Amino acid sequence: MTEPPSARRGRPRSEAARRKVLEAARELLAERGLAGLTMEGIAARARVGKPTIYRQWPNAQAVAMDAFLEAEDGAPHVSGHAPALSALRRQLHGIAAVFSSPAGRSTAAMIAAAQNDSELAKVFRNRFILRGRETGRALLRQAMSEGAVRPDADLEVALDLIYAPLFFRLLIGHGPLDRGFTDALLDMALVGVRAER
Amino acid sequence: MTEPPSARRGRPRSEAARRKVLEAARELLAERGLAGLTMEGIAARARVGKPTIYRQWPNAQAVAMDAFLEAEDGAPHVSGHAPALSALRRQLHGIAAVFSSPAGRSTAAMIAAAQNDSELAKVFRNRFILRGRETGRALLRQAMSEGAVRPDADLEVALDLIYAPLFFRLLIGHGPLDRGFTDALLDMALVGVRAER
Amino acid sequence: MTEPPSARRGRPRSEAARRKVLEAARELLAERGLAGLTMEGIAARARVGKPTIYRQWPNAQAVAMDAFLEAEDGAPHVSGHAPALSALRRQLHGIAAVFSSPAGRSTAAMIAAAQNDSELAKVFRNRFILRGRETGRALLRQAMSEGAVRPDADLEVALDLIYAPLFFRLLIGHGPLDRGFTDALLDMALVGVRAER
Amino acid sequence: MTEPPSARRGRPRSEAARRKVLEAARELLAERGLAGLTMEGIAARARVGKPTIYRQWPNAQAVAMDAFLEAEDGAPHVSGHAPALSALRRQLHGIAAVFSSPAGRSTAAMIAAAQNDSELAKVFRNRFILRGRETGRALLRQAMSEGAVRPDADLEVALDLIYAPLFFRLLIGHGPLDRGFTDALLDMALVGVRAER
DNA sequence: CGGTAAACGAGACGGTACGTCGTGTCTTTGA
DNA sequence: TCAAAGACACGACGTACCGTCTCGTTTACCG
Repeated sequence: MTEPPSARRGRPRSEAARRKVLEAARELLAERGLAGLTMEGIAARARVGKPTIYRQWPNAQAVAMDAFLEAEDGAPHVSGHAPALSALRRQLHGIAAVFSSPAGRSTAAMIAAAQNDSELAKVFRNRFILRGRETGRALLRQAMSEGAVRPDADLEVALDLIYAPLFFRLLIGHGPLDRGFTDALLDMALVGVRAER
Repeated sequence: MTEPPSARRGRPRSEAARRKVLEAARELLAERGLAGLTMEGIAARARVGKPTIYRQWPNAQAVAMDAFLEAEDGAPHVSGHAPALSALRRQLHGIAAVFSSPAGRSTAAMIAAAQNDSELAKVFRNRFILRGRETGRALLRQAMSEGAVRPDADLEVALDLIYAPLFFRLLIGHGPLDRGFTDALLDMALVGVRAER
Repeated sequence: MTEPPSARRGRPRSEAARRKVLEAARELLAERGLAGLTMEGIAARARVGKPTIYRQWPNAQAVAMDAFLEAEDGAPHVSGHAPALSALRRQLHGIAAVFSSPAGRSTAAMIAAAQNDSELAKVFRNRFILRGRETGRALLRQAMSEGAVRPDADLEVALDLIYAPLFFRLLIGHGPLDRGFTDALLDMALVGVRAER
Repeated sequence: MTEPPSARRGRPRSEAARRKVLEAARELLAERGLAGLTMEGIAARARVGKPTIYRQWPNAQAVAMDAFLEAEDGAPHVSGHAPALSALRRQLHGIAAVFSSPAGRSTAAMIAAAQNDSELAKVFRNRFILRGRETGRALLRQAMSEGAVRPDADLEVALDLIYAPLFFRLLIGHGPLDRGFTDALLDMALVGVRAER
């Protein structure tokens, strides 16, 4: 049983409050960025007391992370019955598009936030990165069974090879994050850099 | 002439103060991390007035960036007359080693700091990332002329393919950053993921 | 009604904090004088946050004024059933004694502070000067009814004639502020400077 | 001998700088009051280096005092061959007029400044108060010889009786400082408060 | 008349205090 | 009995001045 023995007494926690907080956090993140996000600001915007927020999140970045992940969960995921490599390419195009949009800044901000807080890092890794890698891993495995990927390839390394450059350009901003780059990246990951023998 | 005609007037800035500030920043960064780095802390540790710091840097993260880059400039660089691919492998091993050490946390912290400050991002990109890429680009070019790399390879994409996964693992921490990974990564980047025809 | 319908919400202001602040201010005033009184010093001594002080007072001099006035309110006041002129003389002796003691420096400091801040000036005038004048005015009125003071005398002018020289000597320090001066002053105020006809 | 044997060597102090500083101080005093007067502000306004000011004055209030006294010395003094009491009355009218003008605020500010600095107090007393009292004392002495003032009157007390109320009203602001008050004050000081026998 | 010592302007220095903001905790009233 | 409001102790922020210290540049005197 998860129910407390005496039912729960007093005023129950407001689900509405949780929603208001996350909504306010999303707005403030969009308006002022992660650095401009404060507990006071969230409380004021959400018309909620600060202790109500502290009861559920330890700090403003944790609220931001929740808001980010909740928005992310609602995003559409690739699926279908196309050849795996086509699906993979489409997925990469999607990621590049998101990373080039304002949402990309949020992703970068979350990665940045995770550098100072191991708990946040764990949550971000599990609910954002690993979830995405699972999709990618499934696609690669399917491509392998279709004979399009070498059967001895180490998928974990392959996943880094394919996805990391997108994150790298997002975070460093040293080059474009467009279709051209994405295609060139995938092609090169497939055939390798080495000269033909 | 863009030179001011009468040179600069007034008491010149103290090089000693600059050194004390950066030294203090380095110590505090090592002790407490970027989040625990404050202008007041730096000033107190360096025995320097706060305005002296603000005269040269706009905020604590900018001090940290300067301290980081100055330390980085002193680091040894790869060189030698070995075959280019061997040199590249050695360089990647070195990067992986640094990223696995406490210095790696600093690098991650700088990338995080750059996400909130475009000026910082520019400095970091130019003085850290691009400098490293230049080395890598030279190696790849040499490998190309040695016939070890396909002559039509897009070096910019190849650089991302090879370096990005190291940064990705540093920032996300989803897998090891050891010799095994580095070797597997370079090998896969060279031969590609695609199944043999 | 100008009353808010739901009284005031939130945590009420702490009376303990107010007391601690005024007590600390009094100590620091005694130790270092008005010029050495700072908001930071008060906050540290009172173990109170600076915003707690700023919530109630706009600056250190306002705190000092409150501390001064609160101490003053506790001081004994002249009273009794003696002839009014005797009571007046006793009151003047008391003032001269206070002005010659360290408390006199505080009074002078408050007058000085009031010169730069009209709000402070108003409070000081109403709660210190006018209160004292009321006592004096009552005494003079009583003396008038006793036939000891001319019935057509302008009491406001008479009050200045009698009290101002004490303040003047306090502030300028050009002469003693003792019983001899006080008596001579009152006598001369009573009989006037003019030669007999 | 305390005199240096070879007179003073090097570049002599600039009289122009002294004038510029005092002029700037006067302007800033008029614009922003004593509280808003800073060494930096004076230096900037006078186009003079800060050390040039510190070489001649210990702090901003000392500059202000010098500026005030220098302006005061230039003011016209009462004189003439009228009956002493008429001259005295005219002098009091003049003081009341000055005290009611912006220049009065400066006088009040100087008295305030003198409360925190005994050196300043001494200078102000000697060069402003005592000088004025000398004039008053001379007038009273003359009135005495004319038979208009009692020959046994203590002039020091009489001076306080007559002048102090003007300063008092200047500093406290509890009543008007006009001709009416001045006349009533002098009349009452002459005939006294006491009822006729 | 050429050195030289001191004052000059400018402005950076190590500091202190300012007044504000945000933190995370607490204590009220109101629902 | 929990939520909102908001005060609390704390501490960092970035700024303004303080009074002192170099700088390179005049400027008058003295040898």
